[in-house]
Amino acid sequence: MELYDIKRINYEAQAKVMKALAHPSRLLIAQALMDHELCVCELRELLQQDLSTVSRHLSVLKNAGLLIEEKRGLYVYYHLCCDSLRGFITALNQITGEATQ
Amino acid sequence: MELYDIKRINYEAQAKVMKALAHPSRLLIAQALMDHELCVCELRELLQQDLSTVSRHLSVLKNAGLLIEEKRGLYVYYHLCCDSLRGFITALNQITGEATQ
DNA sequence: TGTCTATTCGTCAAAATAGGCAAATAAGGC
DNA sequence: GCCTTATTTGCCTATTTTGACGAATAGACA
Repeated sequence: MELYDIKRINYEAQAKVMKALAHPSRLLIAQALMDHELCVCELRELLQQDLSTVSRHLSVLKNAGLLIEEKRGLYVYYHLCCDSLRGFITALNQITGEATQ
Repeated sequence: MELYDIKRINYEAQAKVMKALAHPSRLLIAQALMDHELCVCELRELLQQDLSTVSRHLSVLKNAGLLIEEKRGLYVYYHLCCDSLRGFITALNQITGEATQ
């Protein structure tokens, strides 16, 4: 496998992560989960959207490997996968402060 | 304007930036430009795609405020808008190292 | 002026995404 | 077992995105 292919695959993986976060609702979810875990119906309150829509957003984030889900009783709680995601969101906040005003 | 609305607008702006970068070709472009500026035809070599396609990708990044273009002679040179974009891409590299293996 | 070359734009078809409704699934309590 | 609540999934439609081709624009230079 050539270096070019390795890099290409790398960009596909990165794009997958970026795509997962490239939506206002999913950014809201990610930033809400920086503080503490939340269940689907709590996130529904925040997003003010149909439960099925919220659930779909969550599965997008989960499939990208960004969220962990944990079922306890009736509820499914979601939390961020890792600390580097926090660093990433912080970096995003910096960028949007500088680049888009 | 409520806090909710302010945050909402913020997430729209952030999503715009994320969306602009949420494509393998555009990530490749961004990371190539971390080292030095490049013109459209040089980027075409890298991406191995139609010139019009490359141009469109560049305009997406430019419209998101991430690239600066500078015309010199026949060529249009592109470079990253700011240093915080470098930090952002570095953070992305960390995430994809941890989250998607 | 005309003729290169580099780049962008108009248009189109194929593919992916978003969001809602209703039905299905899962777990708890009676 | 049944009933209630939380969540996911199937299906549908509307919108957006991608990428290519060809036409149009812009600058350099004879």
